[in-house]
Amino acid sequence: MGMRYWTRMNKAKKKSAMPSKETIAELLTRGIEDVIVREHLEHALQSGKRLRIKHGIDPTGPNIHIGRAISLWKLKAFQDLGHTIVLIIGDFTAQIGDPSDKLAKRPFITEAQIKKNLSGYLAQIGKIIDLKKAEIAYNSKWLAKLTLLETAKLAESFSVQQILARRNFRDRLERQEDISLRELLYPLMQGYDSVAIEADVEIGGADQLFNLHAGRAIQQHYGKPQQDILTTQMLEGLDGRKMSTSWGNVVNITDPPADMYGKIMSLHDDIISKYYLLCCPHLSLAEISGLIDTMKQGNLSPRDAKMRLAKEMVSLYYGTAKAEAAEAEFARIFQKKEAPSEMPEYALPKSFGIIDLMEIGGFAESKTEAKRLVEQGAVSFDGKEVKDWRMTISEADVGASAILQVGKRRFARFRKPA
RNA sequence: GGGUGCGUCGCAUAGUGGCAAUUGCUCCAGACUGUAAAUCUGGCGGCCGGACGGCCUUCGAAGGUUCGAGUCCUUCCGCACCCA
Repeated sequence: MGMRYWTRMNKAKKKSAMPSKETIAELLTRGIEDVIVREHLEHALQSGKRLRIKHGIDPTGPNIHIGRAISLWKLKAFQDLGHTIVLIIGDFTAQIGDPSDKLAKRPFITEAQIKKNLSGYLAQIGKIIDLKKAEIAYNSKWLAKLTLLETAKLAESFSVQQILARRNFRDRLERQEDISLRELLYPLMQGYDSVAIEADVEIGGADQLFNLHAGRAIQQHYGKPQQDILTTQMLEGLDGRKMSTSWGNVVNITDPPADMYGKIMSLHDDIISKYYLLCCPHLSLAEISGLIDTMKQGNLSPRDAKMRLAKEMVSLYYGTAKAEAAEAEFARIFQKKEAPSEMPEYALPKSFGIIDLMEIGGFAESKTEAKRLVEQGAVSFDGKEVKDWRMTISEADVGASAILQVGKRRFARFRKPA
């Protein structure tokens, strides 16, 4: 059976550091939605026992965004206290598809797709968690081996009523939408992971509550001690709506510094404090509440609060130097409206139309679109606005190089061949 | 297996036999500003290198009826719901 893979090597006698009451309090409240069972977990933390903290990640997309990072930072906090992080890479469950965040049925993801997503995953997670100290497990290791009989035994842990009590299943039922059996099995599989790795605690997003509960139920079903559950608060996207790739309001932790900085600057004012709390684990609560108070009193403008936030977040993932560079670049382009320091470069043709340049620079997908942009006054070349898209220019008209700008933020430099 | 309904430009929607085709969101641009926010305005199939305009390609696929078809008919594919 799958559990055998998890020897107790790491479950040694080593004790974790004895945390203060304040540390525990912050651990269990900051960015946290729910703690189950609170007293049990508090006890465990105070006992000095080294806990096995489970966290599952399904590689359903190529990137980890700052919403998912909240759980990772929480794991890091546990890791810093000496507990063992057990990361479960859901290469198996990803194929089944977590129905948690979906209102509609979820399609199968192919193995190839998962492999592709997986390739950069650990590197991303490693930005937050010390992977050398963590256990990493792929749940196909035990889930792929379950026979139909074993699966049936596993399924015995839940009644149909219990599974269907879940909110999004019930909603879909009421709307007479399709729910496949496979989707109902998902929580069981994820729960079985907890049995396989003998989790003491599981951390996940608030949307995972049902799945995490399933872990408890299934551990009990298999006669194991039940894990405690910690759910982290959900983070809204930049525009205040649910964070979703298709809305384009997501900040990925792999976004280049300048992008990350800029995206955060577009954050809605009313969720600034939430972002500080959830995305800046390195700032103390006192510091954050100080900042927010100052802002509320009108002594710190929301823009400046965001600039600080953006800088903090970029330096969290890329270091201070990169963060400062991103800030300088942002000020340069958007506040001083200058050209960025770096931009793609192309060779300048001998004689050309402005439309041609836009095509070379990839600023328009068709000539019609390029013309449209010119007509809208979005294009400037060599510092001058282009008024007529028929404009042609020859080499002699420009110096060594000239900058083509389209819109506020797209630039390219055209350089004469030497 | 029987029945009903549906497939429209990223997503979601409208569509009477005469439309490059409605509206919302996303998106792009402009103005404004404290930002790439909010708000307002404009745009959002392609080609003809101005404009008026012309031409081409689109409404699941293939045929057909018609001067003309997203709109009618046939077949096929896909999806959903109901009954079994």
